[in-house]
Amino acid sequence: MASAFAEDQNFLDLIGAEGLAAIRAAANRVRYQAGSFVHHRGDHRPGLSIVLEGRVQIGNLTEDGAQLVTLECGAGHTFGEITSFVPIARTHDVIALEDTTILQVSASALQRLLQSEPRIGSGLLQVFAGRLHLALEILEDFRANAPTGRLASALLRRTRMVPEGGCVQVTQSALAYEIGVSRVTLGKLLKDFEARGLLLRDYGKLHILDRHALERFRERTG
Amino acid sequence: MASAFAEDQNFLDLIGAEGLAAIRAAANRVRYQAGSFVHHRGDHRPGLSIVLEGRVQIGNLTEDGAQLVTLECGAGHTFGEITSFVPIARTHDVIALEDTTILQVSASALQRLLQSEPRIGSGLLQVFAGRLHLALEILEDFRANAPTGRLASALLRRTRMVPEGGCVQVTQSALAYEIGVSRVTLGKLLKDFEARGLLLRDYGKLHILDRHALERFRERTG
DNA sequence: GCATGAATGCTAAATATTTATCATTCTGGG
DNA sequence: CCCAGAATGATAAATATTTAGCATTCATGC
Repeated sequence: MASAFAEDQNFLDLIGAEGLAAIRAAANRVRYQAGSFVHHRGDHRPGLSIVLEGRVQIGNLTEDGAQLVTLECGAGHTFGEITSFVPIARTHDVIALEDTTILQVSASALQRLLQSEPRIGSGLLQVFAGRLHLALEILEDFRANAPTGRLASALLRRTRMVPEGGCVQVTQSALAYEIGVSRVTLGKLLKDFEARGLLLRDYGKLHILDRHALERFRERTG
Repeated sequence: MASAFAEDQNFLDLIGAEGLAAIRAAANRVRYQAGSFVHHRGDHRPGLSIVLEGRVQIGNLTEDGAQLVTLECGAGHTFGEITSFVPIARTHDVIALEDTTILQVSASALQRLLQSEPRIGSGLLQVFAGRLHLALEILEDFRANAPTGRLASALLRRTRMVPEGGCVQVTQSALAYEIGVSRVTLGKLLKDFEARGLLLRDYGKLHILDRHALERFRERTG
């Protein structure tokens, strides 16, 4: 359910029942078992995918086999939109994390849908706008902030998405990749944050204790 | 004219004469003198802006007065789209670099236009898709590449946009900010690239000599 | 309930990067 | 044509980060 794109609008909520009905009529409904590939990097079959049930992971493998996860998408969210509008191959592998049901809309079917059902274009514009805004925010972090500030930003983004009591589920390796540092550096930063009472380290997760203080670290690199 | 967004679709080309006519009818045409502000960071007047003539710079000032330019937009390009779809304040200052004419479309006017003239929504989707693709590509650079690789990427992006004979107009300060390193580090990287025959350093610009070799640096961090 | 792979915590040496300066070169405006 | 501001080239010292290990803890499947 957790999506790395915080202000990500939930596409299915945006288009309403009518929109969904129109899409169902034009899309293929496909089931994927946990662990199977939905897309492979380099594929040339443009189209929009919508998660109906389950969860997928969008990312790539390094040549030494490590997973670099860019994003996770849960029910109602979309992925692959970009390939429907820009002539490029798939840039990421997409893997089902659970048994997952997906609506696959080909680029050509999407073009027809955009004309017949205006809510779909409108919903996609909102999805794009939210994602672009988030991507630019993160880019700004990389350009202007030191690792400390980037970590604070990343933690705040993740707590924003998972409002439940400040527990962020993420491994240190994944978080290190997210902010562009090594695991060792991330470990030092987390230790320092813990010493300041901002969070508690735990196995496979972090307990955020003081969001307000994190905000301060984000602004001016600490 | 140079846009930091390479595969940026030119919005006016995408919507055609009819689309432009519809927008003109719903928009305010405003002239800005070179150096004047089109938007201020923090403004709350959502809307889409389209450059008809001239050029604007999108960026922010640091507290010590340095310009951090994120993007430049020339004729036919849009900016501020995001604020029309996500309820946020302006995140950047926008300054006219030359005498510039801009069509300002308020968020509400844009909503009406999207319903009456389908080409506009379609064009915006393409603009969003292109920008999101580019933003994600750059983000990937920051996460997975060392400064050397990021520099190669940035140079290739810039040569892609300005195909004229491999001369990239950019100051070292701006390029350093773009790839997230200090000017000193950028200087060292450029010196090294020059020693390898990839480029020539010049005042306010770089002459790219070997794009193919740059490609290799981009892939696996050199 | 145990074995095993995953995740974490830590360290030291090797690299890389930033900060702070300063001199020099270049360009455009007056 | 000259001057002032901008841009570049360079250096050393101070920091930060990565790489490469290794030991320990945790969680899950069998």
